Order: sequence, then structure tokens, then C-alpha cells
Amino acid sequence: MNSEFTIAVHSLVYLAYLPDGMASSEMLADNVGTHSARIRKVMSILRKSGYVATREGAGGGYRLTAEPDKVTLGDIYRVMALGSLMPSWCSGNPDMDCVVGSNMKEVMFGIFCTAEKHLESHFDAITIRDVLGQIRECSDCG
Amino acid sequence: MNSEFTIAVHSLVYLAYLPDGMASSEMLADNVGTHSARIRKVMSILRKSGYVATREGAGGGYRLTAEPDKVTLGDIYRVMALGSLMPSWCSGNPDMDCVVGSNMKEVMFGIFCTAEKHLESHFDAITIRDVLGQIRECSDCG
DNA sequence: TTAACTGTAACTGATATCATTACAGTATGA
DNA sequence: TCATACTGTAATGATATCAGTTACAGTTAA
Repeated sequence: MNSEFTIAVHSLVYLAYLPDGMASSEMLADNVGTHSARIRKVMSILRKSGYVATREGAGGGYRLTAEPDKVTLGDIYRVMALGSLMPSWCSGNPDMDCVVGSNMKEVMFGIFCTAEKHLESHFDAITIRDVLGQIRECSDCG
Repeated sequence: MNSEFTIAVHSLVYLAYLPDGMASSEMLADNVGTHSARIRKVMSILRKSGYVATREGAGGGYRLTAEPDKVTLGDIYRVMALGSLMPSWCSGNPDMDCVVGSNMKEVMFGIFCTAEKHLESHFDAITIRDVLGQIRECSDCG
């Protein structure tokens, strides 16, 4: 799976954690542990999907516009990583004579699609607020 | 996801399809659409896991030893691709001060683990015989 | 003894991934 | 208006992973 999904979730959780829900790409990059340019790329997608608002210029940055208990990991998955379950390489060849070889590609495609649907519905049950909650539990225990 | 999972499933289905359940790496490679050395690598793992028997030497090859309706894609997934759902790169850093940054790695790890468990139980419901059945349906329709 | 196999490692080229640089565009405030 | 501090985006480079291929030792049947 592409790590942009993780970066997106982390960033949204961090914004939800901050009292004013605002941070620059530099602050997010520090917290996530990557380069600010990468954060900007991910956040740009989240902006186009309506989860954050951005403000360019001095004092600008990113602000969470969606409600943390409304946005699910499923939403983020669909935007950032849809199709990542299926391997890029697939076996079989529709043109060959053998029943197995010629139909395997289609059958495996279907299997991966339903598998991904299952994955999505699992992620649909986890909100950004849930993740933030788990993080607070972590810190209480440790 | 690694395509060795697909190769393994395809190979087992093909063996289950053949009347005598036997094929050489060359035949499997033709059907799957890859190189025989790659087939041998995958089949070697399946042999160690007890799903096929191999015979070296002239007239040798691979023979399905497990029952097609007992072996599930979940079994194959666990052997060939366990852990492939989690991205290699993960965000956060346990040593940092921030509650979010320091605990995110652990929380996301847990989320990916349960997600993978869900994926496994989805795959557990599909047997090699089921896949072969879907292939025959495909060929009936087309 | 030869031919036909598997087992396995090594190498190559292609592709994916992440880090980094660069710079244009934009907003703020002195 | 000008310096400063941001985002947006493309390009580049480094590294890892993946798939194809070659090579060869070991094994078995005829």
C-alpha cells in the first residue's frame, strides 16, 4: 500500500488534535516525519476532496474543514490509495486457448475488487476521531 | 501486493483443473504467463507448506496434494504475502515529544493489522475449487 | 549415460517509492 | 512596495522492489 494514505491520516489526525486545527506543511512534515513537499502534495489532494482548506502566503497553511468524527479512513483510502490492493502484475492471458489461462485474469480481478471493497468497509468504520482516541489511549497506557 | 500470491493461486487452480493434477514448471509458466524459474520459486514455497509434491528428474514436476475445496486463498495469502498490506514506510517517531507524532506509528500498525485480518478472513472464504468454478462460469458466459 | 526435470542463487532492466531541490504564484505586514 | 512566509507543482536523484532471465548443481527416469 502507498504510504500517502498513512501521511493523509496522520496529517488529519494531527490537525484534529491541534486546538485551532491549523498547521503549515513544515509543522506537519516534522510531525509525520517526511519532507514538506511531500506533505504539500498529499494535502493538495485532501483540499481538492474537501477535507481541508489551504491558505497560501505568509501565515498560511492547512486547516481542517471536515468534522473528525465524520471523516473515515475509508474516505481517505478511496481518495489516496484506491486500487492499491491489486498487484500491478496479473497472471493469465485472455487470448490463450486454455480455459484457466484465458479467464484467470478476469477472475482474479474480481476477487481483488471484492477484497478491496471489504477493506474499504473496514476502514469506513474508523473515523479520524477514533484514531485520535486510540492515540490518547496509547499515551495514557505508556 | 506481491504477485507471487496470484501466481500461486493460478498454479494451484491449474493443477486442480488438470485431470491428473500434474504439471511441470514449463507448463505452469506458459499458463500463468511468466518464466519457469519464477514458477519454481513459488512452487517451492507451496511444497514446503504442503500443498503440492514435487518430483525432480525426468518426467518430474508438480502434483497437487491438497484437496482443492480445503485450500483457501487465505491459506495461500498467509504463506505468500502476509504483511503486504502494510506500507513499508510508516509515519511518526516514538521518540518525539508530541502525543500524536510519538504514538501514530503504533496506532497505524494496529489498524493495518486488523485490516489484514479482515482481508484474510475474506480470502478464507474462497477455496481453490471456488476459483476454478468461477473460471468455468466465465467460459460458459463468454 | 543422457535427457528432462527441480532448487536456488545471481544478475539485469524496469518500475515504484521517497527525499530533495527548484521555482512560480500568493498573501501578509512593515 | 518590498521582504517574508507560505502553497502548488514539476523535476531530479537515490534507493528499493519487482519481474525476467541466465546459470548451474542436484536428481530421477529411461
